[in-house]
Amino acid sequence: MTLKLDKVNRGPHLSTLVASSISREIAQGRLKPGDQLPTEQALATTFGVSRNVVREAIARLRSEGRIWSQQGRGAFVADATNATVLTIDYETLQRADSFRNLFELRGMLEVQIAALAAARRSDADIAAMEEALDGMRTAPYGSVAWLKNDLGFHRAVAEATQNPYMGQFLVFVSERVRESILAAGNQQKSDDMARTTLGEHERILAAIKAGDAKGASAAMTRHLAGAASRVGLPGGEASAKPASPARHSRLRKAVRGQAAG
Amino acid sequence: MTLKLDKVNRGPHLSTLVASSISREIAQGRLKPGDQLPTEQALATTFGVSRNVVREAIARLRSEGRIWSQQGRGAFVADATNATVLTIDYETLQRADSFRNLFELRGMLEVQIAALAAARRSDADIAAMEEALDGMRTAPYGSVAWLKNDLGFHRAVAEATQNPYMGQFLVFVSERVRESILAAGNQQKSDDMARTTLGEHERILAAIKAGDAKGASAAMTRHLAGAASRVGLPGGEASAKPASPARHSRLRKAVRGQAAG
DNA sequence: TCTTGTCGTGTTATCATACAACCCTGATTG
DNA sequence: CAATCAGGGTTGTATGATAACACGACAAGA
Repeated sequence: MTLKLDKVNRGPHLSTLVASSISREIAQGRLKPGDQLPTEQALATTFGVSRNVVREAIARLRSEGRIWSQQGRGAFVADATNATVLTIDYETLQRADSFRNLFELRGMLEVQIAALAAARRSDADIAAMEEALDGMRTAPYGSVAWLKNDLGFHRAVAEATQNPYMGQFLVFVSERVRESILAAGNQQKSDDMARTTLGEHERILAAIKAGDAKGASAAMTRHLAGAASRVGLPGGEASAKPASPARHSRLRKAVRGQAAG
Repeated sequence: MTLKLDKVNRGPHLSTLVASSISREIAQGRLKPGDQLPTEQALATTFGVSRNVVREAIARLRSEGRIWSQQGRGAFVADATNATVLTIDYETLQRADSFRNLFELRGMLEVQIAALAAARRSDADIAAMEEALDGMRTAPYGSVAWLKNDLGFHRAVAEATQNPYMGQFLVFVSERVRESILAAGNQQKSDDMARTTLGEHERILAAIKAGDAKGASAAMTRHLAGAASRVGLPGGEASAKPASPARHSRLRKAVRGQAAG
């Protein structure tokens, strides 16, 4: 088996390059689950690095659950389902369709979370949301402080579900969405957007405060539709239930604007 | 002389122990974002291991986005939002409330995914679901083959959304739920459960096949309620919209049964 | 023939040391 | 005062050695 392993070009860390190279071999199917990797020594020579670097790369892949190794035997490719971490590599983040898909996933989470939050929120949760909203009011639209408080609001909503995983997942997805927006580059802001966005948040908060689950998810749906249009996505589809079965209608190039919250 | 055994508990890999030890320091706030870690040499001596092991641990934490390092300066704790991977450590998985919360998150995803799948499924998606269902029919309830096809069915539904992240997230959460069930240990099966579960799946498939988004999510809700009761959880709350604002009603001990699909 | 024990080889796990690349600081020097 | 340079400290990488473990080969014994 001659794995197509190129010599690594100098970059941030050699171990990172080696790890992603092996990872690519696995992702592209040249290394299937159960296969044994070349020995550390062999990998070291083929990559042109020291065995130490190879070991750091393998330690990383092992922590991700992609491979497992045993002393005296070797390293083997693990089953895909054994992945103990959920990761989205930076390369795919830069594709326009992955942005759209991430945004859709985020919307799905947010709408449901809003409904749960309305049913379970405590007074402390309400206070956290109001604090974040205040922070957004004083910060200029699109600034770091604004984005921070925006994320903080949504996190507070997620934490109001009393289910810690909700916040964990939502923040993770939201951060990927934000990175994806940054990767797309260009942005355009206006004071109008700030007012609109703030109003959307206020309606969400009001519904949650009132314990109105249905209203909260509706307000969140509106907010996400607005956010989608502000970043150049067709709004309706970002909601949980698409009106039309627009099959395979992905790959829109338009990703404009920065503040997507 | 084996005096090193006192410094670190023997485990799978020293680097793993060091990594989780540092990770715990960060999680418990003794190391805050921006703080500088001790030097590799210092960590090596305090842990009683070689610098090489420390480097493997740091390589792992760096890949997870928990810390960042620069040559000539040192290693620093990164912001929590910079985490590039989503991970749920095994310890918290074993707690009963985390199981309940994970199940709720999974339910939220499944119900929405079913609706999307009904709107977007292709013929190939339908074929994949039917194949998985066939596999469940021939395998004994709760067996490895049964669980594999069960997961395969839900994965097929997720892939029918034409959004790869849906499947990625769902499989991740489902695997954690399964691990959590296994951690709880005891299980009880019956042919009755097999028939019931199969019927629930068939109704989901029928709704998706018909393009009935509302029916699909309803069928999935019923399925999840059934699965919840089969593993000893109160069924209704696992659905997306809890009937009552049962605040802080977590920490149920009853986690019985294995096949939760 | 079958079992069992031993040994040798290959591999990973760990250790130890050395050097290169780089950052930071402070003294030197123009 | 500013620029430069030397030095120490830290991470990044290379190299060699040793320990722990897996596995097959092979011979001795029943």
